[in-house]
Amino acid sequence: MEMQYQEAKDKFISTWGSLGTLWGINKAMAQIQSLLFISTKPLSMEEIMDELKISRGNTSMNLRQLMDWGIVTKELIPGERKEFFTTEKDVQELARQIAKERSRREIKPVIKTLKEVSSIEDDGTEKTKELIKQTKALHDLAETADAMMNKIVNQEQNWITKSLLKLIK
Amino acid sequence: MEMQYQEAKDKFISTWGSLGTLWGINKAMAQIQSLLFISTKPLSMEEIMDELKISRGNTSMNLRQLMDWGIVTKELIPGERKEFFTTEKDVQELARQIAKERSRREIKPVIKTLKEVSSIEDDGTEKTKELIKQTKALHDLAETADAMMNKIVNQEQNWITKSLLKLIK
DNA sequence: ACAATCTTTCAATAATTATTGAAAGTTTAA
DNA sequence: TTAAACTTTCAATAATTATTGAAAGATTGT
Repeated sequence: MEMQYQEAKDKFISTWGSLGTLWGINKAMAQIQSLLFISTKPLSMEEIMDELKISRGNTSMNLRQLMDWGIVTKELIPGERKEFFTTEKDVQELARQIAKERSRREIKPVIKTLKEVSSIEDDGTEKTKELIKQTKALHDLAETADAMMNKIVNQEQNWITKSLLKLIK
Repeated sequence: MEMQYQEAKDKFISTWGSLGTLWGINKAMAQIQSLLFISTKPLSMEEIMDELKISRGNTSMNLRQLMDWGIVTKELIPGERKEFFTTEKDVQELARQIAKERSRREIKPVIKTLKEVSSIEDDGTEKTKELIKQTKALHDLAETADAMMNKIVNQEQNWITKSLLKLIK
């Protein structure tokens, strides 16, 4: 038996929500984004609280974070006092934005630390040599992976497909 | 003033450890792996507990998980009763293994759910059409990204550099 | 300026996740 | 077979992280 709308919607929100960890955000944040992502119109805080059964404070804080991440925007609807919210609807632009933020928030700082650690003075001992060698290898890997991600992600429309084709060819 | 060995080591372990979330494992797990990664020889449970100041139970459980992930292996040292542990020392192989596991554990199941959700019957309403359209777009993105990652990661030696060159060219 | 409507903040609390440590389990050597 | 040396398990506890809700803060219309 095939799923109906409500069941499919709930399943999507809970799955996508629990995937939050994969892109480094919390459950409520991910669920709010999911809800907006499949909504046909901008939603008010009231509607979001109501749909997801979360408190006003929680909704407010998580909407703010989503705006900080640059994937949700406030929409002003003429004649309405409330604020309404929408999320980026284009998946590629969404992925671009998420990748950019993760690089900035997490990967770049780690690369910096790896650089520092791998630059300590070589005192000639085996353990120091090993620390330098291994952190240098990680640094190079992280830097290359980060550069690659940024490169892929800053391409024009359809970058994923294009990139994949290049790799396969 | 430049860092000395011990300070650099501690900094590496704590940075790499806190980055655990990025690749979906917990702090202790990441720290154990870090410690092994820069060690010049296999370490016993005793030594790991001691270095990281964590309990025997914690060490045992996290070592098991690292072995499940395929990035730490048991080493039997002749004449020794204890078990010793080592981690994959090659960063590229390490990245390969981690990417493979994350795909299997997290990405593949999500792709499956997105497929199901995007396959519900179109009842003609706007909201159903939107749900189908958006989850289908996410499904395609996730599937392509996963395929790309696997492709990149299954290349031979120096895959990252090679892949990057292809993309930049 | 006032009051109605709406949003944000944040201390208290709840929920989740990680860690401990002691008991039970296993392996090895004699 | 026994006991020593070691590892695993898991219920209890600690630490961390998320959530609530009510008070304070904004904004808008009259």
